[in-house]
Amino acid sequence: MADHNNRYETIVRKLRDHGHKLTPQRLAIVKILAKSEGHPSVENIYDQIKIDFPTMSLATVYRNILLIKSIGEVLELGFPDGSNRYDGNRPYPHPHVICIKCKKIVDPELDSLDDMREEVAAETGFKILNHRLDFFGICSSCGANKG
Amino acid sequence: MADHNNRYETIVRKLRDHGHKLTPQRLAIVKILAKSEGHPSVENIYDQIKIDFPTMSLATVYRNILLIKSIGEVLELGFPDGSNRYDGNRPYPHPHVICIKCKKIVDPELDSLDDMREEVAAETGFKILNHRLDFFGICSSCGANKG
DNA sequence: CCTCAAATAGGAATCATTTTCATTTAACAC
DNA sequence: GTGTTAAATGAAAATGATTCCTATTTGAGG
Repeated sequence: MADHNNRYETIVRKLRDHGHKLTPQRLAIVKILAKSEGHPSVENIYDQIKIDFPTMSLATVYRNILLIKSIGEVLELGFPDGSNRYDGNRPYPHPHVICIKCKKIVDPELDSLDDMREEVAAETGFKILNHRLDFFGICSSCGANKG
Repeated sequence: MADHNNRYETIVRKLRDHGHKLTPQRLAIVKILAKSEGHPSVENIYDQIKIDFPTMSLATVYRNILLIKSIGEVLELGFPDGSNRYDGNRPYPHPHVICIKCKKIVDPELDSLDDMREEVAAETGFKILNHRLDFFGICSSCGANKG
């Protein structure tokens, strides 16, 4: 997708504008976040970068993700079991569909959420700032290979 | 609410039916889960029970919550930051509204989720088994006392 | 090329949760 | 009531993802 180059440039520009150095390790992380179709985990990112930077530290991956989160350019999908997945293409809240077998994460198209947000705000008196919607299930390929 | 006694009885019966012992510590945990209006954390539960059982171990709280989860009688709301909250009154998936200041958790009334579930299933080919919907914001009392 | 604040690597620290294991106890039979 | 036994408990150690620490390295501007 051509959008991925745009995402890469957008994130790099924003990092520069905020006065952050563009280290090779940092750019490699941005590249993975921007280009990945899937929703990589920290370990995924770490393993991919280790190919080119064998001395890369896990701490560097964590620090950079934190930084990129702080400038609003990556969406963190943290799960209670400790697994974290990242979306550098759509860094704003949106629904996800997660296969509990193969851990694949898909972005469905849904737009009725905005109405729901207003409904909730009106009913509870909260000022809603954010949300998170995940559906869990079995994807079609995992459903096909049942034992 | 009268429902709380029913919840307590339901959970205790289910524990017995599954062949689990009814220890005083276990029953105390069930009572808190069944009676709490809020959504207590493990620490909340631990602190409450310590009043009556000073030797109570945190591990026992964790073990029993795990057990009660396994028989489907408590809903665990785990958060990526490691905080966990429990709902023993409605142990099935339902939306939550969470105040990011005081950490209060409220159950809004929403019913358009079922449609969404079917829409997602049709679009992605997933067999949807479960979901999680959280809205994050500022509750009315926290919004009123702003600095 | 110099300078220096920022970034990195690697290992130690953290902290919620789980596991281990010796001791206690609920449940059941008699 | 007493005995038996598997399950449950308490306390401490283990776990594991993430963060912190510190000495060393490096990007970027002059």
